[in-house]
Amino acid sequence: MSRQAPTLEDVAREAGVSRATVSRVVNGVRNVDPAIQDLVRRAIERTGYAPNQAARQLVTRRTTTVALVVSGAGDATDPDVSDAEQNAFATRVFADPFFGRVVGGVVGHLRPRSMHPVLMFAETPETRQEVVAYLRQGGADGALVVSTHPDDPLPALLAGAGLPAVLFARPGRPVPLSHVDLDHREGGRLAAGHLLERGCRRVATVAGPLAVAASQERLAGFRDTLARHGHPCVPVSEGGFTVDSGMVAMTALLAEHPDLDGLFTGNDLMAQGAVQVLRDHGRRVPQDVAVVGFDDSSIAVTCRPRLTTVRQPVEEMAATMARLLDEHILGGRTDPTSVVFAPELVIRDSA
Amino acid sequence: MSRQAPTLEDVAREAGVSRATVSRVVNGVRNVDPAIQDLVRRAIERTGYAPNQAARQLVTRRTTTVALVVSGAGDATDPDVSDAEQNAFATRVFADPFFGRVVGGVVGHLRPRSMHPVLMFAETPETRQEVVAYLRQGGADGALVVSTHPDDPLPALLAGAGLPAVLFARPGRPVPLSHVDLDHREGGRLAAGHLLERGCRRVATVAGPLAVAASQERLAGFRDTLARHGHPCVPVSEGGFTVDSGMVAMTALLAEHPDLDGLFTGNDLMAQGAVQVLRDHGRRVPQDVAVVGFDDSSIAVTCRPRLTTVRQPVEEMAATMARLLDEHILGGRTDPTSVVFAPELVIRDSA
DNA sequence: GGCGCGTGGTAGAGCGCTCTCCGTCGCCGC
DNA sequence: GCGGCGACGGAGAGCGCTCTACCACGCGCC
Repeated sequence: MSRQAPTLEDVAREAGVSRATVSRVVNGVRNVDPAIQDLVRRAIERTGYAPNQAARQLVTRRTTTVALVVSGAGDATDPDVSDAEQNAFATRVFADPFFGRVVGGVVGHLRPRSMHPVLMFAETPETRQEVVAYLRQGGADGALVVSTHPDDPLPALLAGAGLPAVLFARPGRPVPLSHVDLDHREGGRLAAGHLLERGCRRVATVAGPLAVAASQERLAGFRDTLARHGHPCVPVSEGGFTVDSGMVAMTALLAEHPDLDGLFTGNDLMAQGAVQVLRDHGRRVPQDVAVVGFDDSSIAVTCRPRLTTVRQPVEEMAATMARLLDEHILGGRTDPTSVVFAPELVIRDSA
Repeated sequence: MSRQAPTLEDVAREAGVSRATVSRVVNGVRNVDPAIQDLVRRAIERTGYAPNQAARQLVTRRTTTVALVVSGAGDATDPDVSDAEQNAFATRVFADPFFGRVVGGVVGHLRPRSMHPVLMFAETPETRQEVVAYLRQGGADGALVVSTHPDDPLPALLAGAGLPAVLFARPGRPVPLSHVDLDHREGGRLAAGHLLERGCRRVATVAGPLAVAASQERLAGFRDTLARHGHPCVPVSEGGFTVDSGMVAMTALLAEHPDLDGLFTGNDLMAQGAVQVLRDHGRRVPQDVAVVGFDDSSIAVTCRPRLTTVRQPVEEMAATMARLLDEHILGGRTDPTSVVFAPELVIRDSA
């Protein structure tokens, strides 16, 4: 910007009215004579005026942004690791298409309201403090938090500071914040039901990290239905939601139960890993082993065979999360709510 | 926030000094008596003071954010499509691990400077205007732009408005903005060299969208080296940087050249698709057909066989992009610069 | 014809911070 | 012992906006 940006004052002078009148026109409110209205509008056009956000924020005490924070539970204070680590954390997080969907859903809600997400990553005590500080300083009106770990201390920090925040998934320890979630247990049931219906009799599962509530729920639902149909014991191997971990877990599972004919995995990434291992061991999917994933992420349709999976409506959930935050910020809603979504079985080629 | 947030004034009163002194301490500058310094610091502690960003921005004319915008070239003004479309755009964009790496690199530079990226998507004229407006209003100090299309009009818009911006990749039409880029041609050469060295004699390529300069360069480099070694003609099939498009392109290629023994793809995603098609047609990789991808994205190591690929140091490039923007904002650098990175061949199992 | 009232506009007080002066004080040199 | 200088702290003027008064009309009414 070469010359000084035009201010409300300049426009007012140009239009021959007062600052307040211009402000009214800009904010599209109340009784302003139509003739004056477009007199002003023309002046705005001519001067190329753009309202200064900082000034507006200062008086309205509202920004046009919310923080979208992905947080882990790290407590390493090692300053050496931190930078490269943090950097890698962001990269790693977005390696799962899941987060892209969250962003998509959030933006879907925010954009029509002319709001924008500020991306933040918090996996060390310092970065967590940064998030809190940022909000307290009025950098954003509230936070949308996606935790990658059940022991994430951030939600409690936020709640303690009285900052508006909404979580994706129920927090590990109860915290007075709204959140959206999926009925994971039902998802597990759906997977089990489908495998059983297909005629699988020796099923196993590569579960997500069991410390994560969602993983446990999925597993519980899976076991639940299986038990109900005469399969009290289910081999379980724990993975870490990544392709690699899925491979490791599958390898272990296969070593102990070479005859399995049905598999449920905690997410699609691990399903992909499992399928690879299965193939490497000469098993055909779905003929020899049927595989059901979880999430219905983009890779479910791009990998081969295309994954039968339990769909999680992530975009919709994320949009709802943004909506809840909005309601909190606008003051309409004061006490924590939770919205739980229903999973859906998507049948493709792997089972 | 229940009660009114404490202001500089409150802290000053608490500490028994003037507002200015507190400000100095907060901003950690100049000659303030150490005794007074921690008198103030204690008062800050006691009151729980957090500086108001809006007020600070108003006077310094600097925010603590930059816009990170992913932009397409859409010109559809159809209001119906727009919302869901835009939403999907975001999701789609992040389905490629590439963008996650960009985010990681950007955050890596920004965070140590206590700055944050505001995520924006622009693929319609309106959303592009929103980006420009946002910056003109002082919502962010500058923009980091990643275009998905060579005809993206955003860079020109930004440059025209005199807004600080740095691009990832050279723009389709010349625009007076700094950018970072890769020596794509050299990347293509690297791939060709490796395939040749392996003994491949009938090589083909699944190129990225040829409208994209990077794709053309990669192809040119690839052809270049091949021609130099007695292979003047190379079968080319054009893809769209997605797994699916890679499959389609590979299928076409295979139909016309069933005897090919070497393949270079425009990115790793397409390589993955190609490998699947190759396998479906009974070709072993790398024994029957050697495949070289591009990017070295996270999927290169998670798929099977692990991909031999041309590495693009995306994180580093993104960090540099952020650094250049910083320099422009701070005023140190006024004329457009470009920083070009060198690709690197990463040999794994697919070739 | 004066009163009240609704309409459409202006004036001006901040919002919380930074930063440029400017005043004060202690200390050194001649 | 006095002038001057450096180190430090305070006063106060904005930054550009919103929003609450408040005022000037013209109208219908009794």
